[in-house]
Amino acid sequence: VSTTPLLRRLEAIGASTQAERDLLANLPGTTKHYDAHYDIVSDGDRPSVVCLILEGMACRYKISADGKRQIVSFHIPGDIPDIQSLFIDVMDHSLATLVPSKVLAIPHARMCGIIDEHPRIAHVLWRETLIDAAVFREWIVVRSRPAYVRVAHLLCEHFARMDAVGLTEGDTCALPITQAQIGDALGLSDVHVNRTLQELRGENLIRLQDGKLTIPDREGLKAAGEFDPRYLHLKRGMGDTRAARG
Amino acid sequence: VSTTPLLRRLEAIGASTQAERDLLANLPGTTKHYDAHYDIVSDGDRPSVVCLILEGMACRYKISADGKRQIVSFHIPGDIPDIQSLFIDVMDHSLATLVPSKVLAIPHARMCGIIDEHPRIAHVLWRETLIDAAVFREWIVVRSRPAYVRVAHLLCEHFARMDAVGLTEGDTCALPITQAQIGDALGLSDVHVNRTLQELRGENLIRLQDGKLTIPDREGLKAAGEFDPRYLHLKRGMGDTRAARG
DNA sequence: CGGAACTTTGAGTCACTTCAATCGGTGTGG
DNA sequence: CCACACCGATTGAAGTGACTCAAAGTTCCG
Repeated sequence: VSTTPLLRRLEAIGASTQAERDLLANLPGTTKHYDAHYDIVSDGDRPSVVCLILEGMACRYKISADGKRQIVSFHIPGDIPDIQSLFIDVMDHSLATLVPSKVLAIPHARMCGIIDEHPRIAHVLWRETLIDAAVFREWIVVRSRPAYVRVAHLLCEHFARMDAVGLTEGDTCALPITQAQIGDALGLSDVHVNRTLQELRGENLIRLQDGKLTIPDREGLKAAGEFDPRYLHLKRGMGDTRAARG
Repeated sequence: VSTTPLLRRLEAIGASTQAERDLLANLPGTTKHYDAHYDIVSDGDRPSVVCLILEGMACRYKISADGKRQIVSFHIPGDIPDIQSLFIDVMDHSLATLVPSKVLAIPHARMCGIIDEHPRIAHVLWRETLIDAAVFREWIVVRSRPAYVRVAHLLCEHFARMDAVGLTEGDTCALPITQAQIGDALGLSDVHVNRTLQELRGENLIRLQDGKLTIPDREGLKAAGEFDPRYLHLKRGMGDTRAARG
């Protein structure tokens, strides 16, 4: 695994030059390994680097007034979850690993230099932050739907994003999170997430075990989750290129 | 009213040059007047301009699978709600006026030219899109709290944003929306919004009539809404400069 | 083999919903 | 100048999706 996922995003806006590809393939910075459940950046911090996720999985979260942890996004390889720290000095949320993860810490100064000198790279990164916002909007909408839809939608979204960076194998991808974490992300109790997953499993729409998500019936799950991937602004919709298992 | 609110945002990141101020004060484009409840941009459109709101109020919304209109953000003068169309071709949501409004439609080409030639203006605009995302995150969190908190929070946020662009008078600002629209934004039924507003009114935390919001007890409302304005990344917190009425 | 973390099951409760009127203000046409 | 229509705010009552509490079953690990 390398910075390949970022390259795919560059190409999402059109042809890239060799210089641009070289740059993204050899980003300056320090590779770091974090344990699971480690706060890479915390609410209130003033980071001096941004983190490109190379391997593993992370989430952004806030603690609400009643003390509950509210997950606002999940992040997979190729994401730069804290790019906002380039332009906004104080963090208004935290970024934590979900599993042991490898990240590339890129100093702000280096990143700013790249942005200044390569307008098209800046364009790609800006676009990524806008898609980030589009995902938040979708979550706002989906979170007003019933639990069954929310859970199905989350699984569709995760698979689609993993697929977009080449991290799926057939109808399976990694999803190393607990039911309680799904609840934290969807505003549901762990008990209710459990019941909902059982329902989806009973309908043969998903399997979720050992940190692996399998979607035997992709169209069925999309219908269950009222999932329309347009908001992700990928080149192709989820699974459009591959047939689901019969 | 002019492009003044945008100028304030430029200054949020530091000293500005005369050229920058002149540019923002004389943005190229066409001034347009829209009726209330008019779709400026619709889901699926491919806009060729971006809209700077000069007067009035707008909202972004999506229609969820059950046919309900879900408002994902409100916009006030100084906002450019559809700046994402510069970098993402197809709209994944709609933008509509709430009241008769005046907007400046700036062609994409002109806007791109400005961004290319004025890195610091680009910086401000990028920063605004990141704050936009921060507001979405906050909504995700707040929408998992009880109705009472949600409503109070929304009112605090609106007042704080209006205050930041100089559109408040004492403890009052414009908020020309119906209770049903508040419900669409908060994921509550209009009936429940009504009861919640009565509760807040009964506690003398707010008054809301004739499209005007008055907050007699700002600290009380902030407490009720569990409102911490850090996520808005303004220069000053809501009402920090003015004492609440005793 | 004891313990920690996660999943699963059952039962009672509640915040918010839906349905159904009613009330008040405002604009319009006769 | 009034009757009607329309829209938004308000009130009442009944229903329910998801929560909390509580406990037991599983899996993994030292």
